[in-house]
Amino acid sequence: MKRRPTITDVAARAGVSKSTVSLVLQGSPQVRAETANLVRDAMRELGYVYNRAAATLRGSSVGLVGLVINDLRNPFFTEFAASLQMALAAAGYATVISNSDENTALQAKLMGSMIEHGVDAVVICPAHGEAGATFDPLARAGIPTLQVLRKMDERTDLFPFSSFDYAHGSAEATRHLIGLGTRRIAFVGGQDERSITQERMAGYSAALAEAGMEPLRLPGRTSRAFGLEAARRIRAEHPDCDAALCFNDLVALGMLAGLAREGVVVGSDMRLIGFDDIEECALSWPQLSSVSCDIAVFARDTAAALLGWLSDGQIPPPEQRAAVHLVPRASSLGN
Amino acid sequence: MKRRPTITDVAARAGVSKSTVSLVLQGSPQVRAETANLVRDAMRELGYVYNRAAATLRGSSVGLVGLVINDLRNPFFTEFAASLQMALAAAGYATVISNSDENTALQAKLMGSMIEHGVDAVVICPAHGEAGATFDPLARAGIPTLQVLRKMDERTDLFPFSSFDYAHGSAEATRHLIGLGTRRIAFVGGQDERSITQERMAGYSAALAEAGMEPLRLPGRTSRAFGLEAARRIRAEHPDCDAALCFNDLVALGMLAGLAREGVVVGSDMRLIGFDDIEECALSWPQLSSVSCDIAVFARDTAAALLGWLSDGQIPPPEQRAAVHLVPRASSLGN
DNA sequence: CATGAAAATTGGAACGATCCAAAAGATCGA
DNA sequence: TCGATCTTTTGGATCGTTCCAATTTTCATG
Repeated sequence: MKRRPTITDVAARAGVSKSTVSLVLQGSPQVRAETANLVRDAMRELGYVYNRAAATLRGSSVGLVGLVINDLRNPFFTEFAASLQMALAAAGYATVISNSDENTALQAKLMGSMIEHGVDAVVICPAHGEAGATFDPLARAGIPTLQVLRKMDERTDLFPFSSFDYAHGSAEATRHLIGLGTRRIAFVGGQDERSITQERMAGYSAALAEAGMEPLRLPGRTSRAFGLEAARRIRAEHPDCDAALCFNDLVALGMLAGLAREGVVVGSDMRLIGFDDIEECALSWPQLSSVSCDIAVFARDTAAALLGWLSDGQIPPPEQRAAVHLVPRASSLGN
Repeated sequence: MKRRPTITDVAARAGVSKSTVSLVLQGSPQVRAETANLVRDAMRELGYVYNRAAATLRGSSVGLVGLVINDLRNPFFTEFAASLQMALAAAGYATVISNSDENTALQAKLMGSMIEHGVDAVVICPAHGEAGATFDPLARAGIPTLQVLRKMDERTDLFPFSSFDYAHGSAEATRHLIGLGTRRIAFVGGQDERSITQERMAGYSAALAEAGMEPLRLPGRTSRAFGLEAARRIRAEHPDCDAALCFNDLVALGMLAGLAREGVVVGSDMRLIGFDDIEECALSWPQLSSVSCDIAVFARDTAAALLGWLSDGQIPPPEQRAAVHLVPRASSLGN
């Protein structure tokens, strides 16, 4: 196996200097088109592969963006990751996707590895818990970092935060349920100490208060399995409950399955609304009402903000909220 | 913002030479423990960050593994990606995850970017179609590459292939349905020209032939949406069909929802089996029978094979098959 | 044809680690 | 105390690019 060709080899072959080759590589307009073609031909003939490590060492960027997600198995995040990766790839950046699995120690380790690799920027939906070990090294290295969907570090001048306007969404959903004549609305799933839960609860509580209704809370994980379990518990412990707003679609879909097991007709006996509006909502039976957060658009906006930061030094505002809206379907409206 | 400290700075601070610092960095046993601690203290005090680009340039490995998946939105692949990433992270490798979205041109571009970044190895579940543009550069660069779950390049001496023993799994599932007294079993979803479909079809066809039964084929996409559609079509066009083996769980879950819409009782009127046994199978209503492919274990085995290749030059066998087994649940057994 | 300005090209010093060969120190038996 | 041997430490060349300053080429104009 022979050595990979370098720009020096290309230069020799094309009969120019390596500086010229470098210029061509960067698409500089100051090299004559004719010469540039000569160089490009030489590259093709030699099977030249650009060596980013060398370029990086000399001082240019790595072309790598780190993405750290707290739960990559959640389709909502998967969609975010996939869309973000596509948008960044279009701008020539590769994406290192990592799953912290809600483990702050692992998250800090992953972040260390990313910084070593010299990522140009980081997008992080942080694990819940101690965040210093993750964010301090980023601050020290001065790496542009965006917190998305969850805020764990308050230095939003360093780490701008962007998310959805969850409080409005949950208020809208709750009012929708109240308008349908429900009497007792539960909020199911999500841990109370987490910021997303708090935001979603806030809108729910506010809407209930407007109507003079009492909240009913079933905290828990944010998985399908918990939804299944919650369906059983809510029937056993709160027989008067006739509607549920779920932390997310996974919980709602779990409840949907659980309520079917219990013989409950979703849409009339019990009205159900999820959060996120993942693709499956329109495909379930009955179809699941959900507060739609257009994650693909959000991902593209995130990519745009990041690219603006990287290319023009345009620091995004400390906090941004994307609009959400309720998509009513059979699970709340009935058939 | 001041310059990041380098090993030279660390060396100065610790009062040793930069060679010694480098040795410490690599955990060499030939540096005295006392000296090593001195160096480590200096690193801590200066907030030293290892510069992989420089190391890579000089000739060592990048510590990066590329993962290219044809459909990252499929939970089966997500689980694979997440598990693989965890296993590789434990061995000190970062993972660049990319989604080719079943687009060979994009896939080739992503691969080019990965090679530029100097990935030490690649794991790829290739998009269907022209594969040369993806694999040739890998062969040229001599990068250890594993094809998983799908084979698009026949040079298995260069690109070993590992997957599940799908044919056995679908035969077992089909025999199970036959044993339950079904008369007409459809195979739903998957494109006939793809290798995975062919393998899964092979076991199904063989088992049907044993029983002297006729196949019934509904090819199509491998999504929940197609399953939903397929349920409608199968009822309308093949009223005698009383069982379906689906290409994967997503199709089966889509059918489950679609059949529920049609008022069909799954488990008695129609028996249903999926493929992959994703988590949701045990959480759906009715619970979905499925051919279990333990993807987390498969991911760990893949990581182990790759690490063996990277560290000991141990090239994996050209083709490997992991065992699968049917997990019968209510959707085929009834209640 | 000479001239100056603009355009295109080039040489060579960085960048920050690794790793070899060689130097310096430590340890030990005689 | 003196080599011999083994353990630690060290200079310095090297990897493949970028980028600055300097040089050469091109070209329009007087």
